[in-house]
Amino acid sequence: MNQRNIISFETLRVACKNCSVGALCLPLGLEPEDIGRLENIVKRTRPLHRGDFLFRDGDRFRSLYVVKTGSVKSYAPSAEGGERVLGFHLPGEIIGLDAIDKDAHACSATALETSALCEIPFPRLEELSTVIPNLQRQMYRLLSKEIGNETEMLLLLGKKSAEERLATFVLNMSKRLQKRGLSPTDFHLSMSRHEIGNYLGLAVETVSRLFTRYQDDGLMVVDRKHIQLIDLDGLETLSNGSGPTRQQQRN
Amino acid sequence: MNQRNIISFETLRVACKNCSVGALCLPLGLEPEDIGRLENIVKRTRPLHRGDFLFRDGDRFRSLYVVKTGSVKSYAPSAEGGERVLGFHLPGEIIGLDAIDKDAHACSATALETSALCEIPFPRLEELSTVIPNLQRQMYRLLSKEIGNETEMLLLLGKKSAEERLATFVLNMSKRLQKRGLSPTDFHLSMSRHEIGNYLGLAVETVSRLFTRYQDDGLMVVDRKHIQLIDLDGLETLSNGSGPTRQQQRN
DNA sequence: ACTTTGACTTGATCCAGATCAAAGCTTGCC
DNA sequence: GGCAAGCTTTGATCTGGATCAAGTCAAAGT
Repeated sequence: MNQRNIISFETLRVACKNCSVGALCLPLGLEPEDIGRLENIVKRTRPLHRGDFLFRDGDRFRSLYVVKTGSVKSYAPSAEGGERVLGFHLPGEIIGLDAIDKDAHACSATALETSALCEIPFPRLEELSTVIPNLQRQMYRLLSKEIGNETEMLLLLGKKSAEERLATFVLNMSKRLQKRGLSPTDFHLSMSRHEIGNYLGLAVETVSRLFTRYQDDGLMVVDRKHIQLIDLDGLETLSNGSGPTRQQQRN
Repeated sequence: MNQRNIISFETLRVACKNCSVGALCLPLGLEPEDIGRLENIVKRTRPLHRGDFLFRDGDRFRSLYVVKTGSVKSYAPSAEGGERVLGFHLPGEIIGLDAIDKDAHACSATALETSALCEIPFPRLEELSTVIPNLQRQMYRLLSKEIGNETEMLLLLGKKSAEERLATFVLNMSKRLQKRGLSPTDFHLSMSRHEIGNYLGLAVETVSRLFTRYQDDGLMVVDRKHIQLIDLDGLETLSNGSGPTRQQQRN
């Protein structure tokens, strides 16, 4: 009885510790005691539904957000109503790091499907990280990793062909899902072809044609948003531009 | 006499405080006393000459570097000997932030001209930033700003035309030089056309043709690596893609 | 069952910018 | 000075992927 009370108390209070994505998130590398301190400043947001905004371009920066379940897309609205997709965020990934410097969001973020998120008020996180060195270290790592990810994207947009881009994208999804304990070869894409194309700097039609081609070549089976990867090695080869079609850009 | 001694002592010990780029660099927002503590861990490297390496792809990550004078290019060497230019670094800019996460450099950095740099051993900086909250804050800002810069580049590579890219690049240089107290309209590019093209995802020939066109259109005067901007507004318009030639990408 | 709506696919055509080719310029070195 | 090696420019051609233009298909309402 006493035992049960303790358990239910723990279940209520301890969230990060039991969170399925904790190992990918902020708590990584923290002592249990420090995770407790972190939990005290983390808030749960009410679930977002498809299309709901997490924040908008120009909003004052207050908090970082972590996807708990579902997925989020961030994008820069352009003057003429167009948009430019900057990223897709899966469970465990942190959103808003780019806003720290300017104290305002430079992009918008909306849910791609029903999603749950954690909100971490940044001033409190900053404070906490001055007294928990491991948290500071983790923050540096996360910020640095984000830079690394963007550098990867620069590589992709700067010199990869359409074929390489989409293969890279699909593999990247596969790897990120795997880290979250999901199947790396059988998954659902929560974003539209249009959004994928926009993200990769390609036209929708090109994305569509490539999915068809990959399927014809036996690399994957595509059924609308459901993807089954058949030949991971083949995709890897494609994504590195060593395919037979590949011609080296002189640059 | 006593006075002179103090002065020369100060001159030796105090470096950041008198540094011409201090206001753009790590000391920004620190108390004089804390700047002193920062100076204690900063080392000066021997000057690098054109082509010298600051670090190479794969090197263990030990330090961040700040350009003091000159300029540095960072790039990702690709398997087949090609390279992909990731950035050009001017005085006051910090190099190596992307390596914190993996504890290894994922790109190489070489001097574009004779350059002086400051080396900041990261473990010591990390330590120091746990006891100087303002330093921690400045680190978060710098990392975040770097993310913002890369996002800008994603925008550029993902949806801008060649014309817009080069105009954006030239204006970006202009603004960065201005922040350093140099002329925003009359400057020297330390990198080759090839490197500019590679950085912007364009062929050398395209870069060359565009410079010629800009000059013909009276936007700037180009003499080899020496650039004089004539019509900043015109360039700004071009860089935003509102030019008459511009057609909206549907994405 | 029938329309509407929006996302996706497929085919035909077009074009910005890459690639190929060939000079001009600079710079450095013997 | 003169020659070689790189840069840079300029012209001609080619092509990957964008655009334009019809469909096709699935889910949701009527």
